[in-house]
Amino acid sequence: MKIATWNINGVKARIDSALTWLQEASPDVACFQEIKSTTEAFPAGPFEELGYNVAVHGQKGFNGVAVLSKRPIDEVAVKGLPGDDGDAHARYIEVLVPRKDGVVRVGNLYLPNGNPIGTDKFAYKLAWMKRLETHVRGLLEFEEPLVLLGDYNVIPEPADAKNPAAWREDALFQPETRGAFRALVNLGLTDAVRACHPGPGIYTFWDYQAGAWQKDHGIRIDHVLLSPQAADRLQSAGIDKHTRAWEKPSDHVPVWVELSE
DNA sequence: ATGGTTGGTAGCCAA
Repeated sequence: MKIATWNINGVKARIDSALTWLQEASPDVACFQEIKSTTEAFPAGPFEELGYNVAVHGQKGFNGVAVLSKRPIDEVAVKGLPGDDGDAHARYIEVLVPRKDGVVRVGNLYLPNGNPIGTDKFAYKLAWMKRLETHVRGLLEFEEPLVLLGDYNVIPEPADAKNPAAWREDALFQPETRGAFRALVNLGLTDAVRACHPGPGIYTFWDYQAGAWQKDHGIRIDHVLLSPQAADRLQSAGIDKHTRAWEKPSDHVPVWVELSE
């Protein structure tokens, strides 16, 4: 089964692109971030017409995540990252989807950007990553296929940026950020795109500004992490780079994995 | 070092 993630940067602005991509890529499960829509205002109808079931955790104006699944969504297990009742940001939704002889758990996340460094935004990012680690630690005890994917807003290694020096002062590339990501992976998760494409030069984001796309000044910040039971089923992973050249593109492109049943 | 662009919203904020 094919499971994908895409930060679409506004569902209203990207509805046509999202529908076009769903038709050509045909993922079984598609996870969107930055829908920038309330749950009520999310345009589920056009996606349902393509055969998708829809689960949304939205918010007015910013953030917001949604899961689309061709298979029935057995359960929406979590809306909002656990660990801080005072955090109202809509950045996490977790669902259970059926597969042969069991389920796959899909955690769709939009990790805080954290810029600028040295502010409460950066502290929020690091605290959010700690909460994520705690939550995932619990999920791994289920010993089931878990796909934890989305916009991590983390550049894991220098090879994940065309020009690493340009990100030196950026929250996405701070030692603390990279360390928190490593701690998460070191719980026993597999970075699917890294596993399938070990070389440099694979990017998932190109800024709208300063001709980043034209110069291929990209970074790899959207990731698909797999539990051991999911990694055992990993067949392939990839990035739909061509969507960045579309008219009115998102600044991110879709990332996907193919898992055997 | 700086400035550059987009989306959502309604005056700038977030990215």
